[in-house]
Amino acid sequence: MNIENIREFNRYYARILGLFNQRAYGLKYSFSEARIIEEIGMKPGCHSQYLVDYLKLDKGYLSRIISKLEQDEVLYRETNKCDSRIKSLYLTEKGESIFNEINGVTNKYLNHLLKDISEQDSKELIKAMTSIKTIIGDQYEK
Amino acid sequence: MNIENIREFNRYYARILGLFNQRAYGLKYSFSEARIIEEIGMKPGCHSQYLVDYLKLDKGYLSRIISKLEQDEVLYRETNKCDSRIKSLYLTEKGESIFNEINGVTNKYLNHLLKDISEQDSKELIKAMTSIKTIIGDQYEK
DNA sequence: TATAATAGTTGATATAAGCAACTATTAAGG
DNA sequence: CCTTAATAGTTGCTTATATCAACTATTATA
Repeated sequence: MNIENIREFNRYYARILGLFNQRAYGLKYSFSEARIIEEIGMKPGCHSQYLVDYLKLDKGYLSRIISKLEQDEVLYRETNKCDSRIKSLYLTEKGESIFNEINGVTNKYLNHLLKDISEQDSKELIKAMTSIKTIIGDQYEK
Repeated sequence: MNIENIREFNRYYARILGLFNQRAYGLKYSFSEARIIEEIGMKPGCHSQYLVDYLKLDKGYLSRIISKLEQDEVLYRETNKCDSRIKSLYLTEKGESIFNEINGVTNKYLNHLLKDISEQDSKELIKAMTSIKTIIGDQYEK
């Protein structure tokens, strides 16, 4: 197993994602904010605790971001009926449109990045990505 | 071309790299500092401008980090003989050992991450990574 | 030689993040 | 039940990280 190859890939892909995020989130919201919006957009009704675990954010920090996004009317909270400690998170209409905007910018950049890639290669690319996901899987959770 | 697959991979791999960095750099130095140390370790004699371009850091911010690392005796600077504006960057012995330490921690985590992967799969993994690098290439520079 | 461009530094400031103490609520053990 | 422990989230305080713009020194260009 050649670890060095993997590390090189990590450095390489870290740069791609870095550039990616730089452009994708050249919007009104920071990287963490955008990740939160995306995550709630994809998992409506999720809880803060989930975001803390999944995005590895400090719960205090997250709490503040969520308050800010609530004030901005990007999202709203609904207190759980069975357990009033828990609040479910949802995007507002405005939040949805920001979510779409983020998706739009991201897709646009991806299209730009991949515009010269042949049909053949793009199939190969997705195959490779799927392969990595399958092999590494979810072990990294631990 | 299914952009959504790629975006999913990006989210997936962003998490892996995030966790990765979190652990890898649970050392004395921050993520940016570690990236700088790594980069100088791999490209001894490189210039600040290169790091600014390559790592997309603010030149003022970078300047401060470099000063700090110089004070810590992690690196040293050599003024270019032909153009005294330019300073070449090198790791000191201490810097080298930190570089090795970063590599060590990173490798250790990678080994942990991949410990249950078969010989077959690890070959597949590296093939997939190589494939991605080849297909996407260096276009993202632009 | 005057002017523009480049490399890097510095000061001031904003943003992001982390820690620990706190409230409110729910779960669990005797 | 009732006390104690655990959980979800909030808040105050502090530090780390990053950005911007003005600045010096040096080199390239017209």
